[in-house]
Amino acid sequence: MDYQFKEIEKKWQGFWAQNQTFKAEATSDKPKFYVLDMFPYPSGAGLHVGHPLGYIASDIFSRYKRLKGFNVLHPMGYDSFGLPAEQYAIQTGQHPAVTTTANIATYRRQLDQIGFSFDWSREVRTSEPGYYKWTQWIFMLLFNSWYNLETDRAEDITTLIEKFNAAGNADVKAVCDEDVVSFMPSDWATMTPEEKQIILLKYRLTYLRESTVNWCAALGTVLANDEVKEGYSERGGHPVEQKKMMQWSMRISAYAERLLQGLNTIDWPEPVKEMQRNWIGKSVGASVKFPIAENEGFIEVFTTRVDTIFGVSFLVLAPEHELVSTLTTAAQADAVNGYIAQTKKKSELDRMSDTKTVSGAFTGSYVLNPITGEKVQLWIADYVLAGYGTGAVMGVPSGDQRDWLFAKHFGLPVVQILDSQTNIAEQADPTKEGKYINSGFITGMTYAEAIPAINSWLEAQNLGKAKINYRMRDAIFGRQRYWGEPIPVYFKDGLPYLIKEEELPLLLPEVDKYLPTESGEPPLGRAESWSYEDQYTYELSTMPGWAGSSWYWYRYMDAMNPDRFASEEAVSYWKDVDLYIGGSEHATGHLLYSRFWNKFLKDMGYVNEEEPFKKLINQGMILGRSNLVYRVIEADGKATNTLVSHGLKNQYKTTALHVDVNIVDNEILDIEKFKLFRPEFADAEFILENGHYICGVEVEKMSKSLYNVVNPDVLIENYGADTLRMYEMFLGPLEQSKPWNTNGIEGVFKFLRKFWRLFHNEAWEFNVSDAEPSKAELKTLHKIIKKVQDDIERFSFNTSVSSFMIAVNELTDLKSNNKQVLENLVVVLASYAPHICEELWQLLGNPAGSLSYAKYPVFVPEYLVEDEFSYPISFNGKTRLNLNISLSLDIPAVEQYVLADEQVQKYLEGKAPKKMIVVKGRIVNIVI
RNA sequence: GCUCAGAUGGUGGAACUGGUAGACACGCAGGACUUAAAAUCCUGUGACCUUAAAAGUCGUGCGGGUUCGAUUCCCGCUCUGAGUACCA
Repeated sequence: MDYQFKEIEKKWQGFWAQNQTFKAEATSDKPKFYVLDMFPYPSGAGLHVGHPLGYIASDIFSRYKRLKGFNVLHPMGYDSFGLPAEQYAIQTGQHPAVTTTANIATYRRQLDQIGFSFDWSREVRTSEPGYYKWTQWIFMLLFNSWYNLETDRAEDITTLIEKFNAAGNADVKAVCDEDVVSFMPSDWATMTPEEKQIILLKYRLTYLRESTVNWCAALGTVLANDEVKEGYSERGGHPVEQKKMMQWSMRISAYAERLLQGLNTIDWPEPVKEMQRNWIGKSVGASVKFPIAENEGFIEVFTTRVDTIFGVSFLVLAPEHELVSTLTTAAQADAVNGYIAQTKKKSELDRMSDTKTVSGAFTGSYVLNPITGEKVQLWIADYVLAGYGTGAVMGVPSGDQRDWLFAKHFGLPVVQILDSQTNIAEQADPTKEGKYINSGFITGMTYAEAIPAINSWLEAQNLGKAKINYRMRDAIFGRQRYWGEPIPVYFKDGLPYLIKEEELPLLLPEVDKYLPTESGEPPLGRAESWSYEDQYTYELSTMPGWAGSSWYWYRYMDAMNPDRFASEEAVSYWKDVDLYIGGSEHATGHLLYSRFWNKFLKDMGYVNEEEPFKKLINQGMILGRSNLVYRVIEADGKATNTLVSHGLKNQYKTTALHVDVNIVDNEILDIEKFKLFRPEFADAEFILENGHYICGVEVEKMSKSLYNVVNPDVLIENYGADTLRMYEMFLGPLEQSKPWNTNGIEGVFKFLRKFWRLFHNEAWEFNVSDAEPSKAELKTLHKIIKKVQDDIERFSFNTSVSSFMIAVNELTDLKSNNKQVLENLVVVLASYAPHICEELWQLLGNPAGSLSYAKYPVFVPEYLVEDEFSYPISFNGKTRLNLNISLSLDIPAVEQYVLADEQVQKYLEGKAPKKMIVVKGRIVNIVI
């Protein structure tokens, strides 16, 4: 029979489902291997051709690892809480759970027909109570924990209470809020439970904090920075304002150093690691207190160049700094208030684009240089950010270009501090070279000497100390939305308390509408008779999108467990994810939060690995490839009913229109289908070239509105899943972004037919030979065995596809139908094109389905050994001819053989070669 | 501005450790089969020059360098894409 992909694929997909072929074993003598895909948000649009790219790669890898004898865990699930379902619910009144379930069904159908080897018995959905029970449980664990800097790990809150009982909080080294006041054990003993709770909240790893958020009144929710565009919400275009709100936060900053150090232990793409390093933003420096001249107070400054403190000629506060109002003198009040007002008016965008203009205002107050006692002016300026460091900066114009510009603009002094600084009249020189001048007790020292000298001096005077600063802020953990995990907290007298563990999961209540209440409370405020013990109000915000995805890889290990997020046995068997594939857009969000929760769970003894994802691969984005037609415009700007082919469009004035890529083949427009697609052009005139209408091409993102979405269902219908899988890989390196172009898919389809034909005779009857394989056949086979295993292990899937084509071409040329060779080839190809291989495997006489757990053939190098090599002979690096020379000849013998050749003599033109390079089995180069 | 990634035929791409640049595939051209078309098969296909054939010159974004030999290593530049945004 000819290659009937539809029947074959249906048959084997049914077989795998029925026999649970890909169910991972809970325990096994085999080594474990955990292959994970970033699970999708099930959107209403379904999958387009770009989504499965990473899944195909991970599936090939999983199938390959099974053939290599591993117990493979390869699960899939859905990140099913999210804003789009909620938006849709607001518009239609349909419960998000209903639309989500329907969307998941579509995803499942689409995934199934691609032939993935997922273990569906472990499927997770973050919006199911059985799953989010454990997300809530982790939240409770965080609430009941604090970060002990002495042990450098999170601990149960009871160990903190013990410390308070024994010695108060003075000696406690913990990550906590900045405003904790110190107390004695006797104070602690006399506190009310409420007072104790207030203090403990300042230490808990999840805590309430007043934060400035992007509040969108129309949506009734808080938006992330990237959901806000120029002061309006990206979705809907509603105005967004800055608002202070009490919000749940996660003390991720406690883990900053460990998150940074851990990057050195994992095999991730360097750009992702770099992004995380920037996000964490560690800077080593010192914190310095500048006494205020007018009162007893201090202004604290963070600096990475404490060695330049003798060059300080002014101090700058952020306009939002809390001391600005008290330190502004009456004479300067107008200037300062005017400047603050002006800063507020500037949009985020203005402040960003306008980095060259120098602006600021003098407060009228002075501070004292803590070392020299010199009086320097105190300014405010918007180049200092309230949110970073202490919101105050010491101005050293000779060493910092921004300070230099500021000083020049406002006529403040520029003091040279290093003898190696040059040209400071023109610009700042940030050098660390040379010796200090004009610098008090560090004059004459080098940079390396000065830093510790100043730090110890400051510390002795209690005016500062060495400090490490991180840019990373604690993560806000509440959203004013409906479709997310409820936070398992209730309020009593304004203080938050956890519900009891046995009361989990706290179910998402039903509401009449998915909108905020009239009083501006989140949608959960609409739930009727929803209170804790019928009297206390629950927390009304829900968890953010990243909550459910920050631990889901553990749930897959033991997805059905009702008593624990995953059993201890499962966690210690599967350990961590060996290979994680997903998009780089999650570089600083999901991947950072997941590492944080993983480290926390390890501290608390629930998991065993410090890092969750050993190896990470980012698949590139598949871009859309749009097709355009060109409508002729008359001189007066009126659109005509004439369309001109791409090659002739420069002879006319035209506008481009997007046309559905599915009615274009190799840029040739199907005019009849086009007339149906755009009925207004039913009578249009087409100006053709060579009898065809040729469309223009543009690469942009894949989107319905650009008519460039290619649906995998259509390709599977026409060519089958095996062709789709191989073609997606054939497109290019996995990690590279590339436009989708269906044009080449025929080549892959032809390859599979050609492969099928190797097993069949002219009449399409199955026909293989039991003969001993020839040397040539074995060579082809072992070449591909080696090539594919090398390629898969370095994630170079595209090159394997070419090699398969070469192998099948070679066997076709050899007219080979050797059973032994073909059976091995089936196993090698099985990870890429599993359906056709299962079918052929069975036709070869093997038990149905046993291919998935067959043995990957062993590569035997001897079959590739050649006794001759066709040496390229080059002269001065230019190849002129090839000579077949025995590989048994040693280098001098090769030289002799080459020089004796008639053609070589011709190129030498009688001259003696100056030099001869012979690389055995590679090349001969003659220098003349 | 800074950081990172990339640039190879008409197109997607290959060349893994410095060793025959353009594998494989698409497209295109020509041919076979066919009443015809589709499908299939065969041949050719980087550019230039020349040709009956052969040979030759150039060629991996641009300019230099190292080397017997560079798509590959080094220096400088251009362009494209991604991330980031006054970080003290």
